[in-house]
Amino acid sequence: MAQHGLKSTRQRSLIIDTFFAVGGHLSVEELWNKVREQDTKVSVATVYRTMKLLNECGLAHARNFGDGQTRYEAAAGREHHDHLICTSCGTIVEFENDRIETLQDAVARKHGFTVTSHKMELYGLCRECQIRGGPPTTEA
Amino acid sequence: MAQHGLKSTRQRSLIIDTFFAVGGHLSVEELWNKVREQDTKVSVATVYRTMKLLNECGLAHARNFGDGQTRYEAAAGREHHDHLICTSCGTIVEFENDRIETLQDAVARKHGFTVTSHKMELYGLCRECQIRGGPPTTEA
DNA sequence: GTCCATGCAAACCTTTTGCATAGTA
DNA sequence: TACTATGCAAAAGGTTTGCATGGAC
Repeated sequence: MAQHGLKSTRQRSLIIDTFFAVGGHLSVEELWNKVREQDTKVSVATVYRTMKLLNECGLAHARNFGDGQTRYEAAAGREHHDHLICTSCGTIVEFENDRIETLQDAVARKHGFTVTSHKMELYGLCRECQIRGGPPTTEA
Repeated sequence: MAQHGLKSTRQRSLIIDTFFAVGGHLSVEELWNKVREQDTKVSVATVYRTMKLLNECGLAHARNFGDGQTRYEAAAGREHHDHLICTSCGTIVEFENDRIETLQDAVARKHGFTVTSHKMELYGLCRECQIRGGPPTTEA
């Protein structure tokens, strides 16, 4: 896991390892909290800086699900995919669909665009929230 | 254009009229600048508050194209649509495609989701930027 | 030893909010 | 009059940055 050309420091390694170990779609604050379980002294600035680097070298993707903070997800060796987001409990499900991608390209071409990337998010209720009629209760 | 049940004030009318007159995908600051051409004294806070109201009563939609600020677009009587965004010159083209929407619903269903809304943005180069190899020059 | 990364705190930017004042119905 | 909207300026929330110090090679 050292194929990224970043200079290695204790904090960076910790941040990067934690990021890939935890997985999912982490906000900087969430990641920072995880990191501090191992080393209380790491500053948020370093987490921001490290994730920005990881994003720039393509190992992480920055996402914006509209809650006002940037979330990062691991990118290495993964297919492109999009997201289903439950507006009740926050669950995020990844999916990919080639037919949609094909149609997107066609639409773009029709408008004279060459698409380099895209973002598609479907918001709604996940199965559980439809059944229980709301987000999971914290008690019980 | 007074069918929205908002109390009418000089500032609100000006903001709302300007918003619909200018059209497009306006950031609060852009809208504020336009508004101040008519009335220098209007505060940003009022623009923020008005646009939030317009959004809540469904007359405007808040969008987030990743440049760190919320943009609003007129919603009244318009079909749902998605966006093509030129990463070079910032041009935004709207489009709609029923086949994609249908596939989105199918994907969601497969994952047990009921979709209430979605967001799809295609990023790339518009025809002009492909031709000229970059954003329009400011001179000439 | 050189140069880059880190920590800290201040700065930034967009958006929100408290409060006294002004305006609307 | 009663109640809401406005302006201002301060506060908030997320993110970035300047600078002196510490660590990697």
